[in-house]
This record gives sequence, C-alpha cells and structure tokens, in this order.
Amino acid sequence: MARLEGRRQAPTIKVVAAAAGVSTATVSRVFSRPHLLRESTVAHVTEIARELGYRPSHTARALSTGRLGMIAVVVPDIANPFFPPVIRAAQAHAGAGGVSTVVGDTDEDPAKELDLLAELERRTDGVVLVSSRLPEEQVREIAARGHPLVLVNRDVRGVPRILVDSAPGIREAVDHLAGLGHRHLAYISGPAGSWSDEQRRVALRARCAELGITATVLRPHRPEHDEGRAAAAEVLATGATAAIAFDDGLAQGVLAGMAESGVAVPAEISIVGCDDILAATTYPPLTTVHGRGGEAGRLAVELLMELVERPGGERDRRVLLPSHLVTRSSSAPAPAAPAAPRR
Amino acid sequence: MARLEGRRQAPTIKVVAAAAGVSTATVSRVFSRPHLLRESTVAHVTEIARELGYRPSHTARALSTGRLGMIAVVVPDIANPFFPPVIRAAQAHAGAGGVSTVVGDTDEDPAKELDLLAELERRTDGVVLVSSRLPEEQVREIAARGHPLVLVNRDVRGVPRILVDSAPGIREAVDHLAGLGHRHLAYISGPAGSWSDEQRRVALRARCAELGITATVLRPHRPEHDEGRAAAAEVLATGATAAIAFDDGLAQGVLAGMAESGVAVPAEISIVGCDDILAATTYPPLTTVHGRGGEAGRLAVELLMELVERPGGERDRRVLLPSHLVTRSSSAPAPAAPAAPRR
DNA sequence: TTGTACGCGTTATCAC
DNA sequence: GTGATAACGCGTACAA
Repeated sequence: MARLEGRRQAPTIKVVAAAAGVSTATVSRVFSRPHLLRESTVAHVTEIARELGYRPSHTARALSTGRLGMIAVVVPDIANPFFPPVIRAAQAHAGAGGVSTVVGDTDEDPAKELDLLAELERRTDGVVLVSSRLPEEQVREIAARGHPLVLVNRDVRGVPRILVDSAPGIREAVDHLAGLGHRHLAYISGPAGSWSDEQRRVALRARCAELGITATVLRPHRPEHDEGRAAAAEVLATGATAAIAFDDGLAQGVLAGMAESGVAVPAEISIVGCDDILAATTYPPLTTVHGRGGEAGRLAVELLMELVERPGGERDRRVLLPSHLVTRSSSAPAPAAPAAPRR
Repeated sequence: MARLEGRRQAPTIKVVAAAAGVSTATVSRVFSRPHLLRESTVAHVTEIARELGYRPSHTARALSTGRLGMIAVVVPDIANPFFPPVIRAAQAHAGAGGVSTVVGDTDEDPAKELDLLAELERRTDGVVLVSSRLPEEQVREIAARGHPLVLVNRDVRGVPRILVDSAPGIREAVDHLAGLGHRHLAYISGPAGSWSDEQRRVALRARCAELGITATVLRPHRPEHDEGRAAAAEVLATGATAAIAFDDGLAQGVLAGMAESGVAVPAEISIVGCDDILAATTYPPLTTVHGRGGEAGRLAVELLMELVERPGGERDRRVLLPSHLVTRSSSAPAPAAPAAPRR
C-alpha cells in the first residue's frame, strides 16, 4: 500500500547493467569515461539507460570519487543588486561544465560568513567568495584549509582573486566631468575598510590632482539609500558642482536628496555612481562606472574549476578587470555657480 | 609528496570509534539518535569526536538514508527585489532545522525552469517553487513525480501552496485613494497570465464598483522600469487622478515617466505600487501594498519540511497570506482636475 | 575492451 | 545499551 503511493524508484547502475547484458563497471564507464569503451557498447548501454531513465547518483558518485559536482558562490547580501549578475554568470558558467551552483548569503554578518563557509566546504568542491566582510587574516586561514577558494573583489595575497579595477572608470569619470567644466568634485565614501572604496578614493584624488581640480572627500557612508539622501546636504555644503558616489545605491539616495532640496540634477549639480547596478532605473538615469560583475563571476568560476581539477595549481593568481564609465543623464556641464538648497 | 600538499583528511566514523573504544554504530547513534544511548557514552564519544574534529559526512549519510539534508528555493529572477526576502527567510528557517538551502534562478525562462527542477530533484529533499512561470499542467506533472514540492504565489489545486493574497491590500489602497477624493483610478496591469496580476485586477475592479468610482484597466506590462515609464503617458491619457501599478518596479518607472512629463507626484497624480520591495528608495517614497515575501518563504519551508518528513501528508494545503497597504508619500488628495503632460 | 571485487562513510537490522 | 555487519550506488584497481 505504501508502495503504491511512493514514487518510482530511480533505476540503479545494476538494473541497467542487467538490462544491457553488461557489467556494472561497463555502465559506469559509459557515463564517466566512454572513450575507454567500444563505440557500439557505449551506444547500446546509453540506449538502455535512456529507456530506463537512468541517471548516475550524485551522492554515490561523490562518496566514491570525493567530488560533489557542486560549487558555492557566497555573497554578503543577495538583495544588493551588484551581486545577482555575478551569481548568474557563475551559475551559467558552472552549469555549462556540468557543475551545480549553490548560493550563500551571509547577510553582511562576518560570523554568519564564517559558519556558512565551514558548512559549504563540506557540501561543495570549491567556493567563490564575493566581497568578503572577513578580516584579511581570517580569509587567509580559510584559504589555508585547502578547500579550493577564489575571491572576488577582495585582494588577499596568496589567495586566487578576481578584482574589478575601479581606477580606470573613476579616471574616466573625472575626465568626463572636467571636460564638462567642473572644477570641484566631491567623493561620497563607502564603508570604511572597503577595498573598493579605497581604490576609488585614491584613483579620484590622483586624477583630480593631475588635472588640477579640487577634490573633497566626504566621510564614510553605508552603501544605502538613506545615507545617500543625507549625503546630499553634505555635498551641497562643499560647494562642489559634481559628486561621485561610492556606489549606485548611494548615488540614487543623493538624487532623492537633491530632489527634496529642490536642486536640479544635472542642471545644477552632476551626480555619478559606481557599479552600474541600477541601469536606467533612476531619475534622471545615472551616469556611472560599470562594475563588470558578470565577468568577474564567470572568471572566478573558471579559475575555481581549475583549482578543483588540479589542487596543486597556481596559488597566487590575481586577475584585474578594468572598469569603464557609462554616460547617462545625471551629468552635464557645470553650472555658473555651485547649487544651494532651495527648500 | 602529494600527501604533504593535500589537506588533512577529515576523520571518519571508524577512527572516532577506535579512539573512543566503541563501535561505529555507537558513534553513529551519538550523532543521529543520542537518546538511545547512555548519557555517559554520549558525552565520552562527543568529546573524542570534538578533539578529532569529526563531522559526519553528508554524502555518506545521504547514500545510506536517502536524505540529502538540503532543499531548494527556485525563483524566476534573483535580481528582482521581490525574491531576496523570501529566499532569505527560507534559508534562515531551513538552517534552523539543520537543512541547507540552495537557490535556483530560472532567468524567467520556462525551459530553464524545467531543467533546473529536474536537476534539483536529484540534489535536494524538496523544493520551494516561487512564482513559477510554467503552465499549470506542467506544474502538476512535476508535483506528480512525487518529489516534495511547495508552491509560492502559484495556485495549483492538489499542490501545497503559499499565496500572498493581494486583495485586502488592494482594497485598502482603493479605500485610501477614495478617502483622498479620487474618483477615477487606473490599474497598470502586470504580465498576462500572472496569478498575482489577475488577483489584483479583480480586487481593484470589485472595490471600485462597490464605492462607485471609475476604474480603467490598462494593457499588460512586463514588470520593468521601462514599461512603467511608457505607462505614465497611458495613465495620463485616461484622465485618472491616481494609478495603482502591478508592482513597485513598474510604479517606479511611472514615477520617472511622470517626472519626465513634468507632472508632479503626488500633487497632480497619486501613484501606488505593489509588493513593497523598493522600501523608501523611490522619490517620492512609494505608497504600496506590502507583499509579505518573507513570511511566505518561511511558511513554504515549514510546509516543505513536513512533506519531507511524512511523504504521505496532506497534498492540498493552501495557505493565504493577507496583504496590507503601506502609506508613504506618493499618494495625496486628488487634484481639482486630472493632470496633463507639461513637456 | 570488459568483468570481478573491493572501498567510499554512514545508517539500519538484528543480535546480544 | 551496544556491537557486528549488510546495505546504499558508484568508481576503479586488477585480472582476464
């Protein structure tokens, strides 16, 4: 009675072997190393297997080979629009190689990140760790455990990593604004200690210095909308005619803050974001530095797969992905005078 | 030589048994059904296991029990802000039960959804399928395969499902707008064939009829920003003084469209969204119907776990989650006359 | 080229 | 309460 309700048992290698009149070893080889077999054998067994709906069990295979056929992508916040593209690209690339992907969300919490990584090490063949919030030493310890690991946007020596290089994009942004006649830029900093933030800040200062224009760096901000809204006033207070924000979320907040203050963007002030995660969903559409998250995800998986294949491989690969500026409508020629709040 | 490079082998149940002077069966019981053992035995073995850093192998356990200790949450688009909260809640709830969660992204593609589900059935103990894009019959077929399945926001008879009931929130929205003096509302439809869209449309029409106010239903729209921007003109053309959009993304687009046309929100027209996924990140902050995604995710996992435990359980559970209105700043008293584009 | 037999780490069954 | 041992489904030396 219970038998009738239960779903049809998946056929095992044994029944396929029996049905095909070969040994289980042969069936196994058909699915793992078919080149070792005579073509006709492969064809025959494949056909029988297809009829029976046989698929090798991941679990049993894993127990035998030690390979799970699964990798993980760990991000700090699945709701942050920067990450979905990297996840998606990773999934696609891994899937093409017959490997499944699980995504982990650490909720921006280093403790959770630690636990999650420990768990995922036991569930996967390797992990891509994106924008880790862990102190460098911890990252190093984790890498030392030997489980294949690739970092994205985290620059830790001795650990394979893919880095989006914001500098070129920032330089382009500064050049773009300077070309529009802006002589004083504000930079709205992101989280203190963020690798990306430091990179952006430094690049901006350097480029401004080269062009002989003024750069004012505002205090660190959490990369959130509210903070951006608040930052609008800070920007206005500097007298800058253009601002570059650490990321698009922040920039979008600034846009809202400007609207609340009655300051027109881009007529009275130009705003530039980073990451290009909001596409054209802001008003006005945001000029921004494209983050290349998708490419980073793909490359990370590629590198990870290599490590999984050859655990003895290169341990200190460092791939840099140059960013570039995407010009939309939130930047325009500098106004005659800096804007002031109207309401 | 290779031995030195490789990472330390994880200890197996055997070495723990030997070290503790008990049988492997006892060690196994310590980790799965400790209540069958004498307390002192449990304590002793636990201690030894801790010292050795032993953790039972998921793989071996799975092979033996048929339970993977893993469930899946499948969504159409991980980048759509409606889903992260349901994923997160699901992860949290499953994790509390010692079950890992993998998230699948179908990229809004029914074919991919089908493949992904097939793969995940073999990798998990059950799946939560959120906002499936599959035709009802296919959903039914999949459910019939017997792998534990719970639907979210998809109403298929005979398949356990959690549904966010938009009707109460929509009614509140209509009442809210009517209370502000609006006598003509527009509804900006979502994807044709969407369960949620139909529900919202019907509820809106019904409530408007009850209150004796006019409702104009616009054509179906993909729930994207661009479509919303385009829809702004359509709304203006109806002469309505307020519009309710299928979701927040669409509503945000309408906001942008209105800004482009020089129509002030909410002074000249009120805009209401659905799902509450943008929080207060729009300008002006959006009045919207809260979607309760988190609760839906939690409940879905709860139900799924039940199904995994007792495969013979109730097959036709249908849980309805009433929504409600969140009032922000995109709605205000009706203007004297409908707005017209200014630019 | 194919088959035999064993091992992978755990749980279930059945003794004791 | 605890132990011995046979599964679980597959990969792979080794033999043929």
